[in-house]
Amino acid sequence: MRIDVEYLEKTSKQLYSRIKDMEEDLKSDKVFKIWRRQYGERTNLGSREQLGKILFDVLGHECLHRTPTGRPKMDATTMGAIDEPFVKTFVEMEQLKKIKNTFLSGIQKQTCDGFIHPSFNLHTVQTYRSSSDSPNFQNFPIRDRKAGELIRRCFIPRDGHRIVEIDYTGLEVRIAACYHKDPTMLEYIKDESKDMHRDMAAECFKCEPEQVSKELRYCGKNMFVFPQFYGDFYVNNARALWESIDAMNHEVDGVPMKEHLQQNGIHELGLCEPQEKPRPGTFEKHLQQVEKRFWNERFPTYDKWKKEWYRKYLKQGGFNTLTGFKIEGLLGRNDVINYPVQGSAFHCLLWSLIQLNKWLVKNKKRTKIVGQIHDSIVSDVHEDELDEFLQVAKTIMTQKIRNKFKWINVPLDVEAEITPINGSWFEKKEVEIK
DNA sequence: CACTGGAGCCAC
DNA sequence: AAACGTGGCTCCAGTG
Repeated sequence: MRIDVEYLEKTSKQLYSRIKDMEEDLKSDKVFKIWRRQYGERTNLGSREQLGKILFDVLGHECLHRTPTGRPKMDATTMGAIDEPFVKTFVEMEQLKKIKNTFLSGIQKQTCDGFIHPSFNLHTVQTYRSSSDSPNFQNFPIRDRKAGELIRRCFIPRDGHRIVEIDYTGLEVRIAACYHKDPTMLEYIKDESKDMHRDMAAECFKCEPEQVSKELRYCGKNMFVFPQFYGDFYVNNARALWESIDAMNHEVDGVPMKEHLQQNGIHELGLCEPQEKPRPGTFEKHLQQVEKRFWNERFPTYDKWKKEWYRKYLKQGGFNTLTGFKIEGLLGRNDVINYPVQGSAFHCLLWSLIQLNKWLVKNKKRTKIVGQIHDSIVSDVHEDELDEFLQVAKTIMTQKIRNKFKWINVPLDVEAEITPINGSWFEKKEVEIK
């Protein structure tokens, strides 16, 4: 993939001086003086462990969270709760360092004559998914808009081209359905007016589906539905959803969420200790019931499949994926449920990518596929070939694949995003494929 | 100096 | 009974 080398160098320098400035600010802070007195020559502004000692042992802040090995937890969320300007700047500086040292310099090191050539491994991942390295093409920031911009501006198409990204929508959920064939899930997938995440958000927050805002849906999806699919349980769901209420200022028809829940008999989060039985009137108790209904009433066939699939694994010591690969060895319960879905979902993407590439080569197109991110294909597309490329890709990914893999019993769908001609990856915008 | 585990953080 | 799946990369701290 082509790299904007000039932009990369310029941005790297800018970040360097921003980080230097922040370092100077920190060094003139009284907290640093104490740090310095404590550690002398060994003082290291990049050491969270040292900072933890200063905050908790010297300055008397209370350490509320620890890592599994018993050290003070010093991640961004935990530090965010510490009321100390020094810590705030420290966290911001660490974020900038991540962007510069991991992503920008990673790209820089691997750039050769203006292009990166990441490796895409097909033989290293337990689940038969892929991985990528040197640089890792599959984890460039996008959720944090600022970080996403700084980094994705590095990626540009060749002259007269656009970057085109085509994603499968909800691929893993659909492939899971090919395994368990739960009728309610099949309906959710087939009927576009239905929306599982909206419905579950409504249950979690005790409101009507029509009252579910974009933010509530997001939380229902990422703090209940997906964690449940991966094998999480209600205590963690309750904690995450409860935290989101204040963090995101949730409301139902203009009523603050906590007030809304009060009106519906929920007065507190609850202890959230797995040993203890959840008490009535707590959010935790409510989520326990939501979980129970989710598996027993809404998706009982899915639930049965999980139990049966795991039982079979225990008996046979392994299983085959729908794409014909064998998975064996010592696996946990969640692994047994998740591996076949992840692997087969990726194989759908991989098969499509291979067919699309064959078509490009056979027809001597100037367009090239430049990367892949588990359920999406990234290409460098010549302007004259754009429309045809989008249509061929969509046909392969949603139609032809179903002739190849007869076990796919659900419709597949794709979404496409394109950049302006000569525009960077950051500038991608969604387009219709007619 | 090489190596390793822990911790953290980015993506799907 | 158990309790979030898959990766890669960087930095720190400790070891030999």
